[in-house]
Amino acid sequence: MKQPAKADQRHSIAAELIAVLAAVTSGQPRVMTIQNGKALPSGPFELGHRSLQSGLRGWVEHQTRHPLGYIEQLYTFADRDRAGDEAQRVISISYLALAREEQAEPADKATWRNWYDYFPWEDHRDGAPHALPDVIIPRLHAWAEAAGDISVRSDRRLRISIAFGLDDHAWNEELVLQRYEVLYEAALVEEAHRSRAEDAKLSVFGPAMAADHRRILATGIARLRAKIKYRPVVFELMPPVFTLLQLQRSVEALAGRQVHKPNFRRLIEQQELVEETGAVTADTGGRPAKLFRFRHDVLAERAVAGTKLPVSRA
Amino acid sequence: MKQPAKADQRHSIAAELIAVLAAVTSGQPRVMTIQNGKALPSGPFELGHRSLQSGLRGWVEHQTRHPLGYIEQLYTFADRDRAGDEAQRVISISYLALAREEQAEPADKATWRNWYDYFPWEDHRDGAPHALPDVIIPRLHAWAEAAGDISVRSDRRLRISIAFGLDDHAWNEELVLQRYEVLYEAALVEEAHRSRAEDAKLSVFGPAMAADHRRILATGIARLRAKIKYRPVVFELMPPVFTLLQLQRSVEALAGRQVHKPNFRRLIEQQELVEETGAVTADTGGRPAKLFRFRHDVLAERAVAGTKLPVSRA
DNA sequence: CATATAAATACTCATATGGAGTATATGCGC
DNA sequence: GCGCATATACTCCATATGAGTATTTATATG
Repeated sequence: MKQPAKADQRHSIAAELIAVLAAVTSGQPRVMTIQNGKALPSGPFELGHRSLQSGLRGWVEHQTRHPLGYIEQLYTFADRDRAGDEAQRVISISYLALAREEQAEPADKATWRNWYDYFPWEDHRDGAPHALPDVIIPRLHAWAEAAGDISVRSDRRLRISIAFGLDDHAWNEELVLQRYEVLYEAALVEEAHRSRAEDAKLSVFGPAMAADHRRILATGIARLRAKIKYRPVVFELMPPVFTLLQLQRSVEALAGRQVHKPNFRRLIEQQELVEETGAVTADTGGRPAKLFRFRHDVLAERAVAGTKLPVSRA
Repeated sequence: MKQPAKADQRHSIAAELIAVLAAVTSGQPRVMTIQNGKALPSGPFELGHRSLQSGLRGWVEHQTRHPLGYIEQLYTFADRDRAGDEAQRVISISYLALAREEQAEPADKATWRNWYDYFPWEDHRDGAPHALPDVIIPRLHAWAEAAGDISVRSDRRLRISIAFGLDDHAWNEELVLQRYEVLYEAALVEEAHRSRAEDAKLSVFGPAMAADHRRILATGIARLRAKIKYRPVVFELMPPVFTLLQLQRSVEALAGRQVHKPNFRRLIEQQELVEETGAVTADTGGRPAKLFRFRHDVLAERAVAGTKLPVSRA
């Protein structure tokens, strides 16, 4: 290993760090953006950085003035068509970061956005959006049937069925990336610049982002939706104390679907992840709710050994 | 994003591709190594490569003369202490690759190794190895108690308990990396060169590998052990036709623990992942077993929608 | 002050799932 | 013919999970 490569093979590779920084405020999932919502925070990895993570921290905190909490790696890629300059290869290393949204003024154009602005078809908390059966699915089917080859047609049909939960397939909230990719291939999102102007302008497909940032965001959402089910990561997004309903609303915001309240509480309590503070809050209207905090000692253990949050699959 | 960085900040970054190439033969899990078992196949990412994956394919197939099947990314890192040369930063991108072991002669020093050679404490197929209670755990506890600070001590004790399934914790075969990291911190593996010669020479801690290759191998094993439970990836390691017991033995080889035969068969069959070929084999001794093959049509679907293999957790 | 309302909290119930044990069938070698 | 090793089939039970319903406790409002 580590063949000593010639310097001229190596020296013009650059590395870029990109963050999907997520938070939840007042029951809505947010993502930190710059450039007026058109891009995710990012910056080059430089020689001065201690590690990839610290480099990411530096860039994001500089661009957004918002501290990062939990960080995990998403994916690294270096597809040739990403680089405008052919002599220069760019390796992009993307991360998922979680934070408690703060009131502090973000820097220049950095703003929190509801992530369903970019993926309107992903929010099923009040049932499937009408745009799915009315617009999205019909256009996808039109794309599938437009294929000349029969096997391509049936392949497209199957992918649509799985990704969007048609026929005998259930809606799977984790398939965020697969859905985006189908829409991209069908040239229904603006980033696929083969898309027809009429399609891409439709608000049901959401606004485009720079380069492949929306794809990276989809990857981050998918990862987070998968992870909340078996790792106690919601905690990173919650304030120090909270009610069980607030916790449930956060999970629902991330998962994009409702959960059964009694079952949710049962699971939370039997896992002993939280403890009562003794205080209650009346801010919610209705019967005042007990306030809870996370049991950080258990967190250390569950962070590695696993936990369960109910996001129903039927 | 994409701040135009000065060229002098970017140009001396190199990227290295590393593979954990796994296979299963005659009921044993293998990993492809080079340099006489001291290193994983790897090589620099170059301008000529179409993508990271194709660069990896090129290097590994050149070094080992073995084709790669399934590939997935593991992790990307760029810790400063990895680079010997301070002026040059190396980004390492590691992958997990799966293949059917072939009889073809591997190139020069490329050889398949049983991966439990490197992690003797990970093979629990015939119960926990004696070295665990006899040698490893006592030394870990000695390390824990050697800490001056009381909170460090209890922190170490807890980590040992979780990672190695002591006290009321169950053995969790997925914690391969956590176990290696504890052993590393306790300076019981040779890679932690603070280790005392007597410790590192003990065969119970396995042979060292170059740089952090053994850590990367641990990451790959952990990922594979986690993944076989919910994605149909064992298939990538099996020959075209096989008996259910052979399939079970493969899963057990990877997971490092035995599974309940009747339950295993029940799950395999009700998932409709395999179909009978009609043929039987008498090679196994005892009653001849039916031969099966995978249903590739279902694979496409389950690859994304999920599947279940029973690797007990108690 | 009664009443509607919103939320918290507490049960019940049917079914799915997963772990474990046991029994029977079939071919081979001696 | 008999033991042996494996394949194959079935039963049993504890727990997890999804879904439904009822009750309590506060605030807001007329």
